Amino acid sequence: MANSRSGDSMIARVVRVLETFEADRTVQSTSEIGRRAGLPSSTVHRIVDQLADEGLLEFDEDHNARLGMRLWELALRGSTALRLRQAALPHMERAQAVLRQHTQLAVLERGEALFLERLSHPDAGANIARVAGRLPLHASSAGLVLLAYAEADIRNPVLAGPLTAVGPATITDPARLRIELARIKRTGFAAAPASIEAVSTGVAVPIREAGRVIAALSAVLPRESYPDRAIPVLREASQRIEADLRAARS
Amino acid sequence: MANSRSGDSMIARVVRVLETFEADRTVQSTSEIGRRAGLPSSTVHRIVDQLADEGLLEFDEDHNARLGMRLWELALRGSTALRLRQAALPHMERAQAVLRQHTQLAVLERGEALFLERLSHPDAGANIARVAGRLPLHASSAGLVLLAYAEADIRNPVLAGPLTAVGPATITDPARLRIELARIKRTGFAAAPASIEAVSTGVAVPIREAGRVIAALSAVLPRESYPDRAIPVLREASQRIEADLRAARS
DNA sequence: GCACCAGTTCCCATTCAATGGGAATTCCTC
DNA sequence: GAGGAATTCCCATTGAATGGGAACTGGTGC
Repeated sequence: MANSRSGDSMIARVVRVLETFEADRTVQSTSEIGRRAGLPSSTVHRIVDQLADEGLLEFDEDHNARLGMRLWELALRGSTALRLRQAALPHMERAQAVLRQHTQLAVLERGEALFLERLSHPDAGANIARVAGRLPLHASSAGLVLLAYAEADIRNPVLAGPLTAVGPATITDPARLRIELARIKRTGFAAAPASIEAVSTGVAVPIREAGRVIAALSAVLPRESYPDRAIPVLREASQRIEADLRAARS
Repeated sequence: MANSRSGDSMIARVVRVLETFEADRTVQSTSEIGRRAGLPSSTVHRIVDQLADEGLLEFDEDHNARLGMRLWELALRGSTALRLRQAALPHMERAQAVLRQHTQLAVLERGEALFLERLSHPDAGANIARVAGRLPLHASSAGLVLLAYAEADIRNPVLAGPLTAVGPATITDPARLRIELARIKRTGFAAAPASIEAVSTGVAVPIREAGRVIAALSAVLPRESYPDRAIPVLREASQRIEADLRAARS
């Protein structure tokens, strides 16, 4: 049988293979990949070998597979993610030097907040956000900013719920969330105490390019600290990021 | 004709499509991709549409293609590159705070130095190294370190040359390069004045994991500065990175 | 407004890259 | 040595993929 019984395209299968790798699963045997990707053993061995030939996967000395540096290189070098985080990094570092907690950069991706960068002070508290990780839009300050400025066709499905609680103060009532999103648009920032962790407050501001919100810059602070102090720091950083993005496009 | 006349696999074609995106070419029409990838127009339109369906590419409002955030996410989240640069970043920042120039992290990839991270002080001089960019091994301090500790099957083809000059003091004589590599292994660092730019000196040290050199940490300094001052800073950073990598694996 | 050009979309006859079951081999653990 | 899991290999089968070509769309220049 020359082609898949399921009608899959090859590209869809490749994506399913790559999706089996996660932050907590960076190494696995080819057979494990096949089980997770739902592919027959001989098929997955062939696909994984081809991906390794092209450098998209690599084998370690135990013949387990990991994501290849070539994949990293191809995915990064011409990407919007790299452009955004390189424009942002110096300003995030400056903000971080003042705030000395967590400073993060996130974009809206498939109905969630995808974190492009996270800087963390060694003494800062716990933070579940991860680089290349996701969080629900309604349950993080960055996500709330992204949601507030999103097109209706993205915002409405989120508001239609369900809105799952992640922390003790996650907003789970759609009506309250609408009010909060309107407030974010009016004030230009999100402050989300205990949205994820009881002992933390997230604060976020938008980053705009060509009139649209393309990312959110956020800080995660101890609950008892004053977010009012972080907001101007984040705003200034955001404005400088926007200026650098404009300069880079000229 | 069901499959390619050239005998290409689908995966090889996808890689050729992704390879058309570079740091200086982040947006292009599908027809341009096809020309660069050497694919017929109807074929490349189909492949690009499938890649976009999976989020590996995205279209902007002018219907030009760019690398997709989903590709970035899949390539990053379980990758060695992310693990390395996250272990390295705090220590690079500390080194950078002292040196206030460029601080870089590179790995050996396909016979070249691939840069995973670069931190640059606003006042620092020019530097052609780029994140997700490559430099020849013999023509950068990080590359020289990676080459010095590489397996013979990687080192020998480089020494077999040709060794192209990149800057005024790039080593292009294989015999001299062998001597320099031996010196690097003996002293544990590379110092490469004017290897790339006449006004700069590169200094690099190895980063080891499980007894092998997996990356190089480097700094690019003004030519007239004393590299002797940078070496202990880079060494300390490297040792802390190694400690963090060990801790992360326990 | 028309001509021209480039990019995109669509169609479809053709076909070989891809399939996956199954056997054999290898490696590891007990 | 047995058992189990992973890997490698084989190969008859076949439909996802091919790509030429036509039609359509949009932009530019005259």
